Parts: sequence; structure tokens; C-alpha cells
Amino acid sequence: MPLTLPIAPPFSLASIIRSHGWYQLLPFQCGEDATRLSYTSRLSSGKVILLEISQSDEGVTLDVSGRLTQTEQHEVNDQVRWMLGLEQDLSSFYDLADKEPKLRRMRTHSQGRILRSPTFFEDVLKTMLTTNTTWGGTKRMLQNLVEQFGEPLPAEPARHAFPTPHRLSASTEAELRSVTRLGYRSPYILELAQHTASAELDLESFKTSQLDTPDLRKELLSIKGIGAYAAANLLMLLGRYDYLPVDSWALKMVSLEWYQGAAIGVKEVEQAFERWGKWKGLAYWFWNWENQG
DNA sequence: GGTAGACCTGGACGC
DNA sequence: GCGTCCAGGTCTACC
Repeated sequence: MPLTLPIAPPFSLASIIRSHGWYQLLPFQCGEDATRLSYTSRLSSGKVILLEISQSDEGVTLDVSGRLTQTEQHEVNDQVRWMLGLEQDLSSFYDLADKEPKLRRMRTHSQGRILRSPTFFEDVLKTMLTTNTTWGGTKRMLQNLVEQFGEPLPAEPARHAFPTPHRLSASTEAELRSVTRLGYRSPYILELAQHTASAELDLESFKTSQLDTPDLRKELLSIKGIGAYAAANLLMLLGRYDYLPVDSWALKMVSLEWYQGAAIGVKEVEQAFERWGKWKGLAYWFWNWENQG
């Protein structure tokens, strides 16, 4: 059942897929060439479907397993629009990036949109699992979580949707720790799922929040397991680029780029990108570091 | 407001 | 095969 979404150039699905490592995390799946993306999705009706996303001359093409009702089609469209950031207008950023040699390629390569999960709950949870671990550890924890708690795709039971907050909230800290191997993050993940399932925390409302960015950041920091790095990363996914997700890799790259490899802190990274104002996160994310490291 | 130490896992390394 | 060390952000207690 193919559906098509119109796009406004500059747009490149391949650039979105490669915008960061999310495409390597279940329930995303992607071939070697990273030009098509699969996602196992659980719709609000409870139906689990496989979404195959590709780019054609007409726009973004969605191949969906099985028949969908009109309501389900709308839901799938909304999910993919959000995942690919189709609502974003980056034209004023491109005007600035065109003047910076380290970012000039962004317009010609149609870069700037960052791959998101369909729900903000999923992105918050995934971001928690990127902290204080290696990328291999993040992939392993996500695989355990999705395979243990995600609903299987009926036609291909090896594929699973992302676990719902309700399903996760029914687990225990001990199970998440010893079976899912989430380590000390287990109570944070459990609390996130429980607060989301009980509607005490409405993460999806963050997508359309009218709060200014500093206040939205405070809301994110109030979630156990979300610190400065994770909050900045999540603000980026919400399309707000005022803060920098500074991790140990960023400290190294910025030091090599502007400080001759000297030991630096978060302040120095922020100073390096201050001139980009509300776009600083995007400039940092796509900066061409290729002469470093 | 700033800082030190604990948290947890898995990979790398030495024996 | 076993033990030790290390990397990776966040939280909490303390100053």
C-alpha cells in the first residue's frame, strides 16, 4: 500500500538517514547504502506495521505492510512527517551556512534535517541510552529492550515495534537491570515509562510546546537521567538549536579545531559556536571536522 | 554554583 | 580464563 508525501527542496532522504546514528537503532533498519529506511511501527489502534521509506521524483514514498484505514493512513503520514522533519524551514540557516566553508556543502547535499523517532518518548529513552556508554552498548541495550518488550510484527515476528510506555512500566527495575542489561539506567527508564504511561509526563506535547527554549530545557532536565548533554540533544531533535550537546568527542574535536589540542571545557565549545545564535546547534552538528582526529 | 565520587557495562589489556 | 583498568554522562552529597 504505497503512500506519497510531497517534499520541499532542498531535501535528501539519504542525508536525513545519515544525519546521526539513529538509523542503526531498532526499530529502525537500514541497508548498507542507507538510501532506504525501514521502521516497525505500532499504531495507536494497536496494529503493528512495517514502514519502508524511500525517495522518488514525487517525494517521499511509503510502502506499508497490510491495509490501513483512513485514520491509520493519517497517523502514518504524521509519523513520517515528524521523523523526517518535513515541517522545518531551514532557508535562513542555509543563507548563513553558504558563507562558511565548513558548512557550505549543507545546501548542495540537502543536509540539516535530523532523523527522529515517531514519538518523543522513544527519542528521550534512546538518548538516555546513549549516555555514559559506548555506541556498541547503546545498540545492544536498544536491541534487548525492543526484542524483549516490543510487540512483534505479525508477518515477521523477528521484527518488533518500539515498546510502549505501558508495557515498559509493567516491568521491574530488576528485570531491566539483569535481563535487559540497562545497568544503573534501569530506574530512570522505568520512571520515564511510568510517568509517561500515567500521563503525569506528556512528552508528545514537547513537540508543539510554546515554551521558550530555556524553559523547555528546564522541563527536560527535570527528567531523571537527562542532564545537560541529553537535554541539548533532545532540543535539537525538537528543532531547537540554541544549546550544544557537548560530549567527550565534541571536546576533542573543538580542541583540535580551535585550541591546538589543549584541554578545554563546555564553555570553550559554546564560545566557538556562539556567533551562530539560534542556529548554533545545527552549525555544530554538521560542522566539517574532516581534518581533525 | 562548583566539584568529587559513585553508578554499570563491556572491551582491551596483561598475566 | 581471570583480574584490572578504562571510557562514557548523570546524580547526589558536600563545600
